[in-house]
Amino acid sequence: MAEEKIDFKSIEKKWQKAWEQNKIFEVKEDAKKKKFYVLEMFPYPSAAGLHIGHSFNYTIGDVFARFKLMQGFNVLHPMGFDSLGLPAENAAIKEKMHPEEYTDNSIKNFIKQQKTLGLTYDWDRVVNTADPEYYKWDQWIFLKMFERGLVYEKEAAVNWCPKCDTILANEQVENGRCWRHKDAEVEIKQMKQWFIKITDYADRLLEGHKKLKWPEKTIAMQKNWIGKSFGTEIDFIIDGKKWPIFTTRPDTIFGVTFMVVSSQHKKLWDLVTKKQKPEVEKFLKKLKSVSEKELAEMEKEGVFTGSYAINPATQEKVPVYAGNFVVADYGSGMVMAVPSHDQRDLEFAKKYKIPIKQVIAPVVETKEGPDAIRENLPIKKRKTVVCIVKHWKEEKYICLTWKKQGWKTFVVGGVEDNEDIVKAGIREIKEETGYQNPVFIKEIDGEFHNKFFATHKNENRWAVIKGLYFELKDSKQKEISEEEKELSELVWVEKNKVLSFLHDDESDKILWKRLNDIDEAYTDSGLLINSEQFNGINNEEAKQKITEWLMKKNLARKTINYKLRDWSVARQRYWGTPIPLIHCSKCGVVPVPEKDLPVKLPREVKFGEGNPLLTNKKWLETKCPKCKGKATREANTMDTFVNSSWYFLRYCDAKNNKEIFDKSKVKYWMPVDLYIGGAEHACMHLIYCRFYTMFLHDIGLVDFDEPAPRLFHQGMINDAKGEKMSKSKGNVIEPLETMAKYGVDTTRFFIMSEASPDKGFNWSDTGIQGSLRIINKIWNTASNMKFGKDSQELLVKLNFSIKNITEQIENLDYRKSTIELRELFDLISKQSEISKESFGKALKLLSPFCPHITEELWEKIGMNKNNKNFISLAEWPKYEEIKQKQGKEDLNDKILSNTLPIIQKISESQKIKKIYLYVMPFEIKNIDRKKIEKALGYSTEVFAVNDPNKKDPEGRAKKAIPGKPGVYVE
RNA sequence: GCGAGGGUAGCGAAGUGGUCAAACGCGACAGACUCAAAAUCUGUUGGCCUCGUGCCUUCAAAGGUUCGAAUCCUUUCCCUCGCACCA
Repeated sequence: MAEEKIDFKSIEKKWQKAWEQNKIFEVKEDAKKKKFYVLEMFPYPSAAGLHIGHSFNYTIGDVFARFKLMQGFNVLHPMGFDSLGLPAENAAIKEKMHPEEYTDNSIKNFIKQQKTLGLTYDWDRVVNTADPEYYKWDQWIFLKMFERGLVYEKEAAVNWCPKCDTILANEQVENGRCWRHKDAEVEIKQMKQWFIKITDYADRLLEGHKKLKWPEKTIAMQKNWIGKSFGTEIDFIIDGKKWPIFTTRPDTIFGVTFMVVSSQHKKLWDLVTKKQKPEVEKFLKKLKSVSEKELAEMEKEGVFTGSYAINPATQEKVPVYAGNFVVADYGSGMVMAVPSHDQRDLEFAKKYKIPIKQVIAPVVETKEGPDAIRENLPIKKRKTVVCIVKHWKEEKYICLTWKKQGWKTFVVGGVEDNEDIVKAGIREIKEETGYQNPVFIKEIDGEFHNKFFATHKNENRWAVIKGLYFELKDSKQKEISEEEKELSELVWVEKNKVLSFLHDDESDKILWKRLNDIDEAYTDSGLLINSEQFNGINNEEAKQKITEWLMKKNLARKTINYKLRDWSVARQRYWGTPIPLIHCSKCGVVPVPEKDLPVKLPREVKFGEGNPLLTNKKWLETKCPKCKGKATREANTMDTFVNSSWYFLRYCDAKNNKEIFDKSKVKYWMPVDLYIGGAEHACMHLIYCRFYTMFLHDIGLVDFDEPAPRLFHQGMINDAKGEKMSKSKGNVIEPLETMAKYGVDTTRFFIMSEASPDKGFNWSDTGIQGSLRIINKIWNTASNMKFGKDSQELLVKLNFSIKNITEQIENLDYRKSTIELRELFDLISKQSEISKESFGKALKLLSPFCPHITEELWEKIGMNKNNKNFISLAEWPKYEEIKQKQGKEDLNDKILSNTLPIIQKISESQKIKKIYLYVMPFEIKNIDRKKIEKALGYSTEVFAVNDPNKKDPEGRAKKAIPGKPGVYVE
């Protein structure tokens, strides 16, 4: 066989040029054709050029776009550049260039590199956010929001990144650090700032999730970020003034023993008494010196303000503390603290020796087994003691194993009416253990309930448990009664094994933890105690009832709170969209009139002296659009996420210089049918762009409110050792180098075959050589193939491959497609001849993955002459529904050839000839009784092994087990 | 702590009740070609042997359901990713 080396480079160039010249990827709206919009998140262009993540991202989209193109869709597959933003500005400063030049150069370089990848982009629609023709519309949308009251300015604690030299949105702070500078700790600054009221859309952002075919994780992250919680706002009176307090646990109101106000609360000083002022000041000073990061890791701390709040439920006075763990702008910035049922409150209470009051008693209800509560029987309440008994010398405790029930508990028993619980405890210890000298040490805090069916007494029991702690004085022990012996067995358990011994007895476990000072607030459900008229009610029910009770007294309201904050959009930097507002000393804040848009960035500014825009006086000074008097421009620019919040709409009509876009064009192309990008944007871009779309829907510009119903996250590509690629580690794989060495198609095939695209993978040099192997094989097969007839085997395989690959690409299961392609071409390589048609189909299946070499081979086998019939535009093969035997031996043949085990054979001299076939249930449908009867001359009966629907004559099926079908001949 | 996803042969990774000792790739081994190597091709790659439509042991661990479990249930262990003082 002749072998030919593939000249990837010239093949790539040849076809990329042909595609471009014939404009086969440039699209227009066409009402007759179904559209498909494939979009990859656009890059921010850096001088470094493409990295492997880009090529992974783009290839995933490109395979899909090519697939849809071949399926006859009108495919929109655009590309653009998110070129405004801090990184570009910083990089430009570093290179001593103007950001504009830096960006232009980067974009040129990017496009050049992207073009070598053979992607199906419509280069006629490129969007560049740094182009005033683009950001003009950022400003336009901003003004629309401003008109509708969605933009406002307020003094607030904002996140300041010292490395970015600007403030950040909440979304851009990760763990107290800047999302771009993992080494920069974000500072909290009080500043007057511009916000967009994204919180108005919180509910719709949540609601919209139902329409999205997005990774569940991403939706979960967004839900978590928006953080909707239902609760009650309860008015506490402090100093005669009403303070509304948000809580999700109104059921615990009787357990409130103190209040904590955020140390950053605006009205903090209203609460601080003269006497406490120095203390509070000291505390705040201490907090000031720590960054947000440290704050997050700090212990809960606080200081008494001197004020007391009146609990509206009990009229009790409780102290108000200022604390570092309360968020100022969530709820009302103050919390009611219930130390017995909230972990943070408990820690705080312990630290400052504040009383702890239990208001919810855990209830353990047996729901399964013989001890489960019987619904139809009444329930009998009974006081019960649980006694923890310590060894007279060692660190060991008495536990019991209940013989019938399998329970593992401490000593437990009922308390008679009017009986003292300590006496009852001592009695039970003596009865159940025989030890004669238990010494009562103390009662354990808390009340617990157990509900179960007492089989020995035949009644439902409701045990109200008190815990007592005893120590044995000595080892004196009497024989216990036979009756007790049968019930339970005594076990001495070492201190550190008690918890695991008790495995599923919640109340005993809690008692044990309390005894050993393991601080754990009880946050689960239970019954109310110490709560006056609400005692005995289940706490979930009590949430409702207590809220209603307080509402009647006009002391509470049902409310909803969100974690989502308004979007802080202003940046004190140059390279962003200027905020189109003007400050006039007479008229206040005045929007720039629409006709004056865009407000262009001035070219002449000085960098490195705070906000560069403030250095261009000529630009700053302007006239007030209202009174024509002297005024100044707003010098803040917009967050770069503004630019990317609607770019996908601009692609639909990228060159429109009259309006933001032609509505009808957007109507045709949108929404994005498949959006591909990294998961790191889950709570940033992917929330903002949904919000923007909803807003544009509300002002009547678009008729949908979700921009991208289907989203896909590509995974990370790491180096061969599984480590993140980074320049400093020197383990970066340059996609362009790899493509130059192995060919674009080989690289595409490799990165699509290495793992499921959403999982990412570790780079492997031997892996890409493997891909080269199969590409070479395909090439050589094509070069040497004799065209003629197809074998049956090949037709079957090809048909299945069409079915599988079509489904797999649709599901972005590219890895499986590459496997299917390997199998298919492997089989083709073994054929002595094949029809041109079949080979062409196989090439088409390969084409989305390896567009260049398939185009070349397509031409080679004479399917494309003079670039009239590109494979890229050829029709995707169709699966033909045909009956398949799949080459496996028919079960019927097996029976006839007697290869099934014969279970039992009865003399054939008997008159009735009948065979019983025992087969696996799933095989029943494959049995052809007539065929068998005809061939053997027996009548037949078919049984599935252990088929519950058929009576087995003599239980013979059992003999057919294990697992094999059998034939029974009678 | 909470949320999501995982643990399968030397490695990567399919497989969610029966045709599973488990696709596919990488690696390894053997053979062919070659003076030799690379490339390529062919075969083997859980263990055992009487080499078979054979037996045994496997899909994190332990139990369970089932005629039958990598797949379903329970418990435990481990890993990865996200969120993390939201009252």
